[in-house]
Amino acid sequence: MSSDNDPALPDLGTRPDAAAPGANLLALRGHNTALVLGLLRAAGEEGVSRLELAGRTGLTPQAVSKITARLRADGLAAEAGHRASTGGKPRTVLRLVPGARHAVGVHLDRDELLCVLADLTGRPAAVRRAPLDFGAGAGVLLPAVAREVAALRDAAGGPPVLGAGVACPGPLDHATGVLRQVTGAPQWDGFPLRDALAEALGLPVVLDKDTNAAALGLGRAPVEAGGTSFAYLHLGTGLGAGLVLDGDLYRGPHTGAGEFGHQVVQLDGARCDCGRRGCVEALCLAAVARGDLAAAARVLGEAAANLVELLDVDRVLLGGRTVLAHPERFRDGVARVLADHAALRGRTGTASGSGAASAVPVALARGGARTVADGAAELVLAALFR
Amino acid sequence: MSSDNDPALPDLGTRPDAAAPGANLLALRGHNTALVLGLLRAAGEEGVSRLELAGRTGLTPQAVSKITARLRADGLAAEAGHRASTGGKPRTVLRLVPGARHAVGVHLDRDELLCVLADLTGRPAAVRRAPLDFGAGAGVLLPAVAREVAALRDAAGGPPVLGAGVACPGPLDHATGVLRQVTGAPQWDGFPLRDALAEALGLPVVLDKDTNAAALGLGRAPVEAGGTSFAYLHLGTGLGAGLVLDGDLYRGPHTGAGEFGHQVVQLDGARCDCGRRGCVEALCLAAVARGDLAAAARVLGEAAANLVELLDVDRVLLGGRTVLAHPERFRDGVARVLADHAALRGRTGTASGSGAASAVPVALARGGARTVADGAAELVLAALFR
DNA sequence: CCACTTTCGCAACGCTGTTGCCAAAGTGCA
DNA sequence: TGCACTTTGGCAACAGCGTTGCGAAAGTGG
Repeated sequence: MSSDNDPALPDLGTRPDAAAPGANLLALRGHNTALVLGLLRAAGEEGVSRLELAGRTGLTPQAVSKITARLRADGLAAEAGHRASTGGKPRTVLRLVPGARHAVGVHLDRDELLCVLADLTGRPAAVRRAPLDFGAGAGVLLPAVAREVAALRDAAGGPPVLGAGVACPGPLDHATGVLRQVTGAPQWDGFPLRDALAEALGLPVVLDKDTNAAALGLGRAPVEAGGTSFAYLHLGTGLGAGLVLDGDLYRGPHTGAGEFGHQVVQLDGARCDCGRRGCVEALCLAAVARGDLAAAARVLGEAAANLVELLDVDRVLLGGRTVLAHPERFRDGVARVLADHAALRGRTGTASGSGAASAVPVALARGGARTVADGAAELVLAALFR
Repeated sequence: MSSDNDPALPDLGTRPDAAAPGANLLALRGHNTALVLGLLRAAGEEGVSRLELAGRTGLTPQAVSKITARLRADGLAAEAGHRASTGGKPRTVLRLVPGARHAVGVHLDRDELLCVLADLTGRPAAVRRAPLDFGAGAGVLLPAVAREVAALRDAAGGPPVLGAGVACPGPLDHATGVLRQVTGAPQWDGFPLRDALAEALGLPVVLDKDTNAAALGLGRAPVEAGGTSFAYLHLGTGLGAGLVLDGDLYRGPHTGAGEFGHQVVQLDGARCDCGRRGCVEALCLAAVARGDLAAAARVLGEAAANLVELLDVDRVLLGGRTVLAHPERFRDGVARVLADHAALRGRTGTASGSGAASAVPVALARGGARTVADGAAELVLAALFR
């Protein structure tokens, strides 16, 4: 049984990484186990029966029985009652045991440190918030994070912690966990934050951009229907995007994807801090600064329409402090632009050929100010599920 | 041995599709076989040894021996000499047998039908070109394609044909193979072109947008380094893009990705045929029409810069008739804009931390007028490799 | 009470990649 | 020339994966 090794990490087998794309039997088992776990999570409180799992995975019922037996032995899944009979033996309902493991999510914002301890469903079991001067450097930041995370773990106790997901602004390299030239904080350039935090916390750490973490967290439960595509637009002191394409977070080769703020939408427009002219971020924030929310939302909407056209995403989610200050104004303003574009396009026709011209829906990201921290925990949890 | 069944299709096992993501042993074998085939193709004339294959896949040498033995039995691979010894028994070099199978690539352009018969490396073994009025409808098109493909197969004879990849303009649904409202040819709306062609040709058919096919063909041999991301920009009578992200063609949930022409880069700019204002396509083609190639290239470059920022692509490739009329002008003009943007960005720092500000390279798509047809064949071949 | 349906686990099985071992085919030094 | 050594790569046995065949358990319906 897999629990013989390390109780913290269910034995999911060696997952093939980019360097070794060959798949062996352990990778096979890991794939199917993660798949079943993902379906269990997607099922939520309701649960799923073994036969439903078999139907959705394409595996035989017997294979599902073996896999779920392992998961139950590891404490990750449990039986939870029965469905009504359909003429024979009633199906046994299986459910994820949310509290079987925990994951830490850390949101390093420019002026605040927000930490959550999430269960396997991503729901926070505990939250801590502390002021932080991100520009003060590693000497201040590392102990602060270690202190907060320790406090979280003390408070919640119990289940093993899988690791910590850390989300922070600015350019960085997800693969190596090294920061690049963060705007307004040059001393971080080249700092190996992931490894430093891993040592400080004594946990595996995954580092990513705040927008990516948020998008990953918002993209949970797309297991059905073969994955969806959406964009999360984050408007705070800057403007960025997180892209989930075909159900997977798209980071780009150098973790540079989602630099949405400096899309030029006004050739030869007003000069932006970045040196270019007519960037969305500059136009949008200028409109906000002069109190013209309608104009700000319209500019954001036009840029969002470009993104929707280019990437064929299914929906657009909005978040970030500036948006959260006037959530409905932004949502409705962006939605109007997208609706106008869809109308111009005429009957686009969805994949199933419904034929109706339907605009891409716009919604506010759930989680509010905690969107990024929740997503950071998901950086760790995502490795378990598929 | 797998050749017992159908000699045309090497038995690669059931590949898990979106509907049944569970993986069994056949899927495992298929994955590894395709992986090895992909490396063999990437190695080209030079070939690869079994141990090199083992190193790159992460499989054991013994597993590679078993896999390559199957491939040799199917005629897909062959031994081809030896490397110099490094102190022991010299390595045996394995090579793909390009002529073992063929694939048809069909490019349905608005006024022309271009068909290629490609070998396993994607090189065309035969080419046929015929005039075509795409607007004339299925009654004209289907027999024309059938005739050309039959002539191609007669001329080349020999190896089994895996299938036909078909690339055509305008919106369509790759998953179902149905056309949507093609601009200027309303009678095609809703026509199941894939299935109709499959029946007419007696071959499996894969249907996709011309830009997607081109991008897929241009993205061959990214097997090393875990896949790359690039964009193919096609400027003809319209403007479109094909996106290869993380080594895979990105189509979007409804095959709508890559609608690059109607990116708005000039808010409240000149009205475009699509109803919006300030679309790249309108601005760019207007500049071409008045003979101002510099302005056209600059507008295209600005839009390309937006795309590079948003998707972090590694390179940009240009193609299409309008570009091919003045290839260097466009290439250099677009490259200049990207270089300017990169310079403004300062030292972006590549993933390996070289620290130098390096612009994303711009190049002309190879293949010239045949780029799309070659890519169409790749729609079929891609299923064999990984 | 019995026939039937449906769920689900045990045991045997086929196939995968892996391991242990050995022959083949070179190099390099005495 | 001969011997020790290194490296390649196939054969055979093996562990572990999902699959198949079958039977027990647990319901429904007449």
